[in-house]
Amino acid sequence: MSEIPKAYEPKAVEEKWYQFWLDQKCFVANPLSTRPAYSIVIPPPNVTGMLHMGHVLNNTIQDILARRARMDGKEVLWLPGTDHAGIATQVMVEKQVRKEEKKTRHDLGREEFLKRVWKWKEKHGDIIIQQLKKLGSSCDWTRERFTMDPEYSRCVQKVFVDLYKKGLIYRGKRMVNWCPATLTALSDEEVDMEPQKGSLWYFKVEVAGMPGTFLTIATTRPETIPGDTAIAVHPDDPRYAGLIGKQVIRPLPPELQLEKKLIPIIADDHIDPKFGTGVLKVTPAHDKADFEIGQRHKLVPIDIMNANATMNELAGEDLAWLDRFEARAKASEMLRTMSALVKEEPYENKVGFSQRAKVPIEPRLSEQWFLKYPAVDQARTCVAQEQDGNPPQPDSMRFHPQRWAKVYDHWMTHLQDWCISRQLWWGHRIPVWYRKSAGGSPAPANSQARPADIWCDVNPPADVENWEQDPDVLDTWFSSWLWPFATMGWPEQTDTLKKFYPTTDLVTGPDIIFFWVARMIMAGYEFMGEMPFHNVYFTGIIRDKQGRKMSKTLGNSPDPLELIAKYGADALRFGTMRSAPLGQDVLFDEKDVELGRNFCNKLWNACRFRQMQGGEVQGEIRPQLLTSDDKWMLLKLDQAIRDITTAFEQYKFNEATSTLYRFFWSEFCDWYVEASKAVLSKTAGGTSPDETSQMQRANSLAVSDFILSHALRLFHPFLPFITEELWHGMGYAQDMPEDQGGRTILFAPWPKPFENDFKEHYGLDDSFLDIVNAKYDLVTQGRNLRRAGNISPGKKAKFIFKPAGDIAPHDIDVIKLLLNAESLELDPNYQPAKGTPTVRTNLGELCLPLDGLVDVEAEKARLKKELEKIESEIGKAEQKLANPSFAQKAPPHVLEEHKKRLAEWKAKLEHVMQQMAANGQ
RNA sequence: GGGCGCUUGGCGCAGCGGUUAGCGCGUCUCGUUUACACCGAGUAGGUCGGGGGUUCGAAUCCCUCAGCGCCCACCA
Repeated sequence: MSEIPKAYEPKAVEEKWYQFWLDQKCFVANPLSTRPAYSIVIPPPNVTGMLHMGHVLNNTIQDILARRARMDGKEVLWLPGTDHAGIATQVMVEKQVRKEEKKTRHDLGREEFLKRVWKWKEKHGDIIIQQLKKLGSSCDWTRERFTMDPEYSRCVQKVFVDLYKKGLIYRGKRMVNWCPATLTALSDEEVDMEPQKGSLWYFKVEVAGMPGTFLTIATTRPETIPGDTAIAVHPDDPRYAGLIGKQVIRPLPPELQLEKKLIPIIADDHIDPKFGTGVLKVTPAHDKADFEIGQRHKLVPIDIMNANATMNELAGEDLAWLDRFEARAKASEMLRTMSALVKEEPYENKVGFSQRAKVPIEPRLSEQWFLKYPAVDQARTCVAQEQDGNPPQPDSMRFHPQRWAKVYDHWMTHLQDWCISRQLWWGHRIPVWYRKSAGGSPAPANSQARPADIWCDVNPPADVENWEQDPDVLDTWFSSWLWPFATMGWPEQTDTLKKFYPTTDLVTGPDIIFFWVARMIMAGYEFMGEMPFHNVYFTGIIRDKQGRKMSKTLGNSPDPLELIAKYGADALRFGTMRSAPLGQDVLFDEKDVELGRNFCNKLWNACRFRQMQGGEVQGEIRPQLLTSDDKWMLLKLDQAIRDITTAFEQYKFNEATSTLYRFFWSEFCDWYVEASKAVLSKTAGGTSPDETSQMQRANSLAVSDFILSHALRLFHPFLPFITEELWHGMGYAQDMPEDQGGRTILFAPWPKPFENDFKEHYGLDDSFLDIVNAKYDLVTQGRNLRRAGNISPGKKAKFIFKPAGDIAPHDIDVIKLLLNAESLELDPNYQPAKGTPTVRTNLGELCLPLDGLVDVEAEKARLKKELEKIESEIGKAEQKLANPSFAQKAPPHVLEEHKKRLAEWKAKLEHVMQQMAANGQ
């Protein structure tokens, strides 16, 4: 690194190294490698999506895991790809077609429309991939997959056929969640319940044959009255006991003949007598619960709505063709007009909304394909085993944080069959054909069809001209749930599968635990006979400063690419990780990214400082020349390595970043680098240095190089770009063995905690922590004295030091330097003048004589305050030690610490008392 | 109706049985000293949501209350 700029400039560095890594094929996984495997499959982003903060969090974590594993000697596969995202993509393209050509997809026709979608995909599909690269993601891009790739589609079909033949997939006319906007069925998971303000209408119906006898019914949906096929009460409800079996006259539609309006009064346990009047109108075609009641009582549903949620002619001439909400108002009006309306009260209930289209879904009776989930027991128990502190089983899956296991388990025990067909065009076509009827017209594609008239296979029937393929496509998740193995070449037994399946970690958001994670686990067991991953890390959800979800409409979602341009990718990664505790939502604040940038700059400049000291990389450290600060620093590095290793084991990345931050900034830069200047200054500027000083200088630089080369490696998973730049710039790459990446830091060995031999060789015993801590205590307090004496930090000051014991010359030099002292006179017998600020530490007393400037009153006040604090602490400590139970039950080391602390406070007390006496206080 | 999470200095968070409760931002005061003003030195600011309990010892464990937020659930 010849001339280092003063500030780190990320842009060029990021582009340069990312290209370098790609050129060197650093991210390419070799399935034939003998190294232990480490693998992750990416949660495939929507192919037409744009990178948002959620992706940043998610993929940064995956990248950290992958990079750390690589350095740890693993053969790493991080498998990337994208998802075709059925509804989302189709809606997007439909919108575009409507805007640009004023046409609907039906105007274009299926084939032509799909061409447009593919075109859209070609144009926009690469954007998110490029954005992931900007983040630094070390995916094996040679293996990029798309859920609509031909091979992948083949897997999806094979799985469908397989499950069909096992009898787990069936077709049936059922109640489904129907989206009237996108005109397709949805799974339960695609529906969000949201509170809606509306009304509860009470209306009365007359009992047939009993003029003047009325029943009052409460409903939120009067427009569905024409679809009512019964009135239900609870069997034990005494109010209506005598009426069960009789009929009532349904008020709507009014134009029907009387006998067509008669519907029975039935009894069913589902009815809650306490709700409303205890009488329920049963609309089997438009309510899930009513449908089931209908089934139990063999009621024939009356479907009074069209697919787009307008009413049809069965709703009667007044309501037909009205939108459901208009019809609701109209129906209540009609009831009022015919004096059937008893009352209307405001009411709030929860209504299911289509997650994509944001409109209320309509429960609708329709012919759909359903899946009975496979391998449920295995999928459930492999995670459940980990609950409640049970010891980890070798063949079990861990959720991080664990609480999600409970959520998972609850869902797994209440599984409903999965509606997998969608009335869309963009997606995997259902591999089912129906035999055309004799006339060649479309077959009656319903569940009553004879088996011989249904062909389910990966390949179309031989006489395909006599068959018609099912028009529907599969739910997007029906392809994503195969992701971990379908991306690895399944159903062939590929080398990749053998080496990398099951994958090691999955990193994803808890919002898709049911959509994706649970289903992948079941698919893994069903088709691979094994779990798809060993660990699942659930990230938090990124929110804005006020805790709101990121959303386009709120405009509170920052563009990660802008942040990268402004602060650098490393800064974005570091800032995000530092503020994202395991499993907790993250309130995003740009300040965090700024912090990341500042940190990168600090790292940059610390290296720059080392570089300015000149000389080659110093490999050899001579134990006999190590100063107390050197040893302290090495011990701190060891501790940092240990802490980070633990943090990684627990997936606590925010702890890892905080540890690194503190280690590098506070311990290395603020203390060690500053202290090392005491050594370096002796030999700076060509001042006829003696040989010893030169050796000490070299040794100090060797320690710096040692620390920096370790620090860069520890930082690399978090800050890939800047660490690679510095790794090469500092020359540390040269010391490493040549590898596939041309000495890139990617494959530099991950630092390990020091061995005991190492510690002994360099004399690293923990007593140096105490020595240096005491020294720094002295410096800190000394800096405080400046304040007491009103001497600014830049001004040189004369200190006098009364050492408590032996002290190394080096330590004196450091103290002097860090105090910015003009002189530091050692005088064991010094008697400070009245009012001279002094402090006491374990190393001795430090005085700041202020000739002529002594402010006795100020010093008296300072001492008084000090005394109060000390006395309070001593009081607390003594009370504690005086407690016999404490002495008896507390562990010895705790006891020792308390005693030690008390002794220290007492020594301080004595010192303060002396000072006060000297001041005549 | 069930389940889960959160509540610690002005703000955002760590800490989850044992040092004088930490960190970042912000505040205030100084400051161009051998890297860094994207910086340095220092300062103020907290009885850890309320109450009760367990313990020699609780921010940390238990109970309870309150507030906020999520998820699940066929009360029309």
